[in-house]
Amino acid sequence: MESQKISNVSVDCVVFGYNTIEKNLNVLLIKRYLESEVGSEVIVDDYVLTGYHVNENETLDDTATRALNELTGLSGLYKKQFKAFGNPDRLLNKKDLLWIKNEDFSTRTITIAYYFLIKTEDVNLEENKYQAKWFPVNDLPELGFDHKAIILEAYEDLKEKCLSEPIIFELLPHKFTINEVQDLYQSILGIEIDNRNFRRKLINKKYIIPLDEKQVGISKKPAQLYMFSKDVYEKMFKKNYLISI
Amino acid sequence: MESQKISNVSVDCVVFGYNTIEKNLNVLLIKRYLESEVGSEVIVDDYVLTGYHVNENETLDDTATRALNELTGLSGLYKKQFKAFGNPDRLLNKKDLLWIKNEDFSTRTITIAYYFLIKTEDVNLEENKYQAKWFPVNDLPELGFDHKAIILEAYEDLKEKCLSEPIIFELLPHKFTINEVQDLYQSILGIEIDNRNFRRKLINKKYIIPLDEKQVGISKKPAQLYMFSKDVYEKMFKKNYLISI
DNA sequence: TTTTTAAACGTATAAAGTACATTAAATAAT
DNA sequence: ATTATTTAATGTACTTTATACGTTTAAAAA
Repeated sequence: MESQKISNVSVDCVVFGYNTIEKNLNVLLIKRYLESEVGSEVIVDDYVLTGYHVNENETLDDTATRALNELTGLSGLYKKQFKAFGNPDRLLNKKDLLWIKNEDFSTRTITIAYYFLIKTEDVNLEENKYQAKWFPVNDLPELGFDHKAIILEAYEDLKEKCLSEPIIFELLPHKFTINEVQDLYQSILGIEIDNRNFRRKLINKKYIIPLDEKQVGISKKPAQLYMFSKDVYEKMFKKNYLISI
Repeated sequence: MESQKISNVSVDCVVFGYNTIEKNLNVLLIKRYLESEVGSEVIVDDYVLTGYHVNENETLDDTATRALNELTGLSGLYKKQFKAFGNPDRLLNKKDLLWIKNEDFSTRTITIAYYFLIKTEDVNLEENKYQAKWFPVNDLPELGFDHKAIILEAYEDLKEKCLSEPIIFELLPHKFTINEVQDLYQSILGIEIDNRNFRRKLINKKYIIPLDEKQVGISKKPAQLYMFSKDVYEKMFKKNYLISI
């Protein structure tokens, strides 16, 4: 049983992926390509976020989960609904109008935007049917619709969020080194952090658990591996009401 | 020229109002009342948030602004879009279905929720055409649709937000005392704050400006009045990247 | 002038943040 | 086997911010 889609409400997904090797934060985008029927002129050649129109019988969260699963095959990932975009002109660029002609949805579509956090190594893009590709968040390609603005707002929200909640670990492998966490914070926030202070701060957290393991296959001094215990984190979590204005 | 409304996308507004006299945080709600045509049985008798369906040519922000202006006559207030609600069953309670029968909008409406911050003293509710009324956020009446959940999420967001941004002053008169600010924080957060520490903290902020004025018409020692300078605040604002996980 | 009420204030201690340079451990190269 | 290279790991002094806590002061009312 195929569910009817709501033609003017969609969900768009900003998929953030961190590459531990290259130490950079990326966004997963899909290819948009269109040639004119005569003359084979290239009309549209850019990238967009993945997204779907919401089905009649579906929650917004479900639509987001479905979109991500279609794109990556993954599920159970961290996701956050961060903003709705609904300007009347958000799909009215010339290029977008040409693109939409081939699709069946309203030019007055309101989209609910989510972001997801994953490790680039967890998704296999070979033979991806959408020609999905990772792009560094600080070096995005040409984007369709208002998707550039959506990505930038997602990124701002992520920067905020990672300062107050331990979502950073969603972007790292299960076992990580302290320096990897530091590199990740530095990538996301675009700042330099003092290693000694950062290290001490992290190691003192009870939910950062040292393992009986070190890095392997590394040609320098291998670093100690740690894991994040969500369990411990949640047990010891106490809301603090520190006013910092 | 009347603009066409989008029948399945609305904006709902959680209007927070602080009453400096009673020292409590309130939500502005409008009356919903319906009798059966025969027998005059009361079918619906509760409260809901104010909201409108989005017009074809209108941004979401504009819809919110319009809704608030219709309700209170005010404009230029602090507002924040905080979440979209779109569960398929969000308008399907028995009562709500009866209500909707009289209106022309879809039972599968996605709503973009905003909250506003105002001072209760700034809005005159006498002869309000929607029979709008203030209710303490901790003592809400029976609510229609999913509006209880919307209010609670707005409140959570407000609690967060007031810890990191100086939005608290949107809820206070232009001239205020330090104790009024403290009372407001205590109301919103539901905590007790040490007056001496709080006072020192606030007075040391450059953007909390002491006036050459004291309270008048008070039968006890009148307190020093202060104002908040958004200008100074923004000039001295420097993002801090303190990681508190 | 005394009483009542709320405003205003200061100090000592603890916790957290910041700045900064050297040693230790591992592999690779000779 | 020794040395060189590279990255991981560590400690201390100082500054800033948070926390705990009781008394004095100013004004109007009685």
